[in-house]
Amino acid sequence: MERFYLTTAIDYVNGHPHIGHAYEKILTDIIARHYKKRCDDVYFLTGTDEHGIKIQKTSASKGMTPKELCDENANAFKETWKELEIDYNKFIRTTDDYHEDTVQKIFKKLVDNGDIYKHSYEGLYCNGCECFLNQKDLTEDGLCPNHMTKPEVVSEENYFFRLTKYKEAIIKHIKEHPDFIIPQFRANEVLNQLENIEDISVSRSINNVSWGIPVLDDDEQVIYVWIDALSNYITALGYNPSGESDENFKKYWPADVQVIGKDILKFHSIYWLAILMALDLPLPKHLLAHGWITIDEAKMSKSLGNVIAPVDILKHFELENADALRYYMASSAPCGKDGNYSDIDFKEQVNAHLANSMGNLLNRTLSMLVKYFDGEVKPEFKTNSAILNTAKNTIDIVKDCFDKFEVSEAVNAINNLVDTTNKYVTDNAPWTLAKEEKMTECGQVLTTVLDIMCVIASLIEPYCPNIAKDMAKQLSFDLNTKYDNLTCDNIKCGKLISKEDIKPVFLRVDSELADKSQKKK
RNA sequence: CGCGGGAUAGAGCAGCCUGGUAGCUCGUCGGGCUCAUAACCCGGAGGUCGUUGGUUCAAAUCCAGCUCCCGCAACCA
Repeated sequence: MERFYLTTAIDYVNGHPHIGHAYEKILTDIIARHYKKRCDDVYFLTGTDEHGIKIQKTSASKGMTPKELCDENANAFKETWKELEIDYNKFIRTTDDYHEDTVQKIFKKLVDNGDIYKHSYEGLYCNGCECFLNQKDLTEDGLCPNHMTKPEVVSEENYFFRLTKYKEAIIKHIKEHPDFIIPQFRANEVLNQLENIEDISVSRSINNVSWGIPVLDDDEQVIYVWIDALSNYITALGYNPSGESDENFKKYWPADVQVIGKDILKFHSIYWLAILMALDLPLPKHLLAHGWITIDEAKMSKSLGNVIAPVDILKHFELENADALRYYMASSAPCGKDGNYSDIDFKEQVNAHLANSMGNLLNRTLSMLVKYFDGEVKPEFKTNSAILNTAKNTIDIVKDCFDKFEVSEAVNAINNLVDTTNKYVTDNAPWTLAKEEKMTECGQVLTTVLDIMCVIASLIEPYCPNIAKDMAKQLSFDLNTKYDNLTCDNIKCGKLISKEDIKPVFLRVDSELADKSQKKK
């Protein structure tokens, strides 16, 4: 595997980032960090979607220009991703000049190819909503439910994209590539939706929507979201529809995986594929449709007032970094299913796994090494204990999970290794061996555990980069080791650590120790 | 009859495709250990697997009906 390109959906900047936005970025960042340990060249794209009537209206109501609102909110997204250590390569904004320019060219190319045509249609238009309404949206009396006014019959001319032309090709592609849509059960949903598709409107009258990319050679129309937003995945790489594309595009497209929410699967599996087919470009290898994060089992919504910003969770638990939140988000929902967030569950999960099991395992082992051997690993301590095979197998299991983008399933495999290793320590009781003066055996047990801890640090790194770094430091282990080169022979002989350098890598949330460490600051 | 997902111990989930005495994590209770971050290890309690019926020697698992939750369809990540 030479290169790996992955993208998130771009977020609509009508508001500030919340935990749902964060979930997708964390998931994608973990996949990116995992693959950085498997290939040399990973490119991770994220960004913001900034055009459209909602931005236009929101900014107007705040007395700002649309661009000012976009700048403010795009910044809020960027700052949150920084807090969460989302290590993207590029952040695209659909208001970026190069993007707008390329989108216009893409649109023109599709017009020239005959994939986009002009078509007028009649609809019920509500002046209050400033948009067309469907018959079934109306009240029994035929009024707009928001404004209680009668919508006018308005005839508008828009550009339409020939989606129906690609229907059969899309069906064929989905059926022939069962791992294209992940999780697989969603593929049926898409195949059903495909039955009823029609050509889609891809422009808006500039009288209704002014905040958008103008159609070239037509000052009456602006480009609507489909072509504007979806094409970010290729414009960011320097795709050029009418000439030579940039090196990045040639190198990275098609994407290995595009991570999206289940709500926009239809647009990516149908509209986006059709656009790519129309441009005669290769298709992404996988679409990963993740589920929602609910809050205390309820859907997050503004009306319920339960929208949580990721940064607030870090503040609430006085966490120094996002490791615990990243871990929790990534492990709480199985691949593609909905996950839930609750404060209590968060605390229990990270305490149990990151502090009690994993962190404490490293801590107890290093403490014994210092206590019994002054922190020195002697050559005769290195062995081929059977448990090392379990660790080696775990590396393969985790890789298999990531091949299927099963991010939470991979966590289970890592936790199993931690549990097995904790049990190994208890079963072999190095403290008893020390008392019986079986010092070589004692050192062998400890060294075996430390060798495994290096594997654990490496495997947990995509989820918890800071914890992994602290672990690696205390183990003198090189975290940049690629998974293909990762063995169970990691600890070097000689003095490994002194007592004062042993530090807990993750303190229990709400514990007395965590309180003390906070007060020190 | 619009489409799809789901209903399994206090919580979250796996198992269902390829029927064979119900499993994992967390919590809880009891015991052990003492190296460690009140941690770790062992054991227990707790489920008529949503409901009704069918197929079968045998159903959480296959089939049919029903109930309830959720999502999409309709600019909420």
